[in-house]
Amino acid sequence: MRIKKARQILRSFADDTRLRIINLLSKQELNVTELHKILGSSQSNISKHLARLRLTGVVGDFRKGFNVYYHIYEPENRAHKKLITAIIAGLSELKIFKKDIVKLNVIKKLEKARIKGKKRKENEYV
Amino acid sequence: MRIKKARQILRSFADDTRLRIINLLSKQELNVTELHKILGSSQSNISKHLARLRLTGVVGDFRKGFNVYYHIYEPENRAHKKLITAIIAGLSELKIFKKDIVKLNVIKKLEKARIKGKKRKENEYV
DNA sequence: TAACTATATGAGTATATGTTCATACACTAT
DNA sequence: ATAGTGTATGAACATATACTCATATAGTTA
Repeated sequence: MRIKKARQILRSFADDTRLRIINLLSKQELNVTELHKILGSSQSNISKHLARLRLTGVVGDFRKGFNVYYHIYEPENRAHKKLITAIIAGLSELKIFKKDIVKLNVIKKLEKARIKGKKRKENEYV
Repeated sequence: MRIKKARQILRSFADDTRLRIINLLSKQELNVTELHKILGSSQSNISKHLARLRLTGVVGDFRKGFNVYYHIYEPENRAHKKLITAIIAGLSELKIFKKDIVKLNVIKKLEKARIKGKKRKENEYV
């Protein structure tokens, strides 16, 4: 591995917002709006952090309907993967992470409720 | 662990010069001049990077005669130690690291030769 | 004490970074 | 096609960073 790549990866992790994004994505894939709601920061800001993580190869993305979903990317390069995995493993027990996971669950529940409501509404027309 | 501390530790690693310092110190303790000679950067710059690593708790230092020696510090906090150890483990196979180790050995040999020469010179007065 | 060696630090500069605001772009649904 | 939803990006700003040069400080040796 080149030192430049190692530095880029480490820099990717060296920010509160990105650390929290990485933690959340290590649990499950999420779209920009969900991350925006959980983290409280502006949509613009979240999007830029995601772009940076994507360019570094830490996360990948794909579109699903309206939304762009992000997930932790598995690098082909063995050394890159090793470094990323090692850092994530070393980051356990961050207190704020637990709070974010709680928020994540709240958001997901609200989404489910919203979808159910929509379906009921749609059914009214049947 | 607090996210601030995690960020500080990760930032400490997110720089080429500091990465190389950490790699060298993970092999053996070294003083400022030795690091300065191996890495080629200015003494002032090396000293500042070491100060930063010291403040973050990644390295420790002690004086021995003329010199201040630095070494990888073992943090008391288990989570801190886990993170630092994980990153160092993940950083294996960095190409430039091997070159630095070669330089390290050269410097150490030159030091030994210099000391021998000094002793011989001193003996001439006997 | 004075000269010397090793290390640390302040000033100054160029560059990078994180953030917000506004707006452009991509896609969907009516 | 047009309105609406979700995402990305450019401009602007404040702050942080890495570096060099010069100088101060700490400790050693003659």
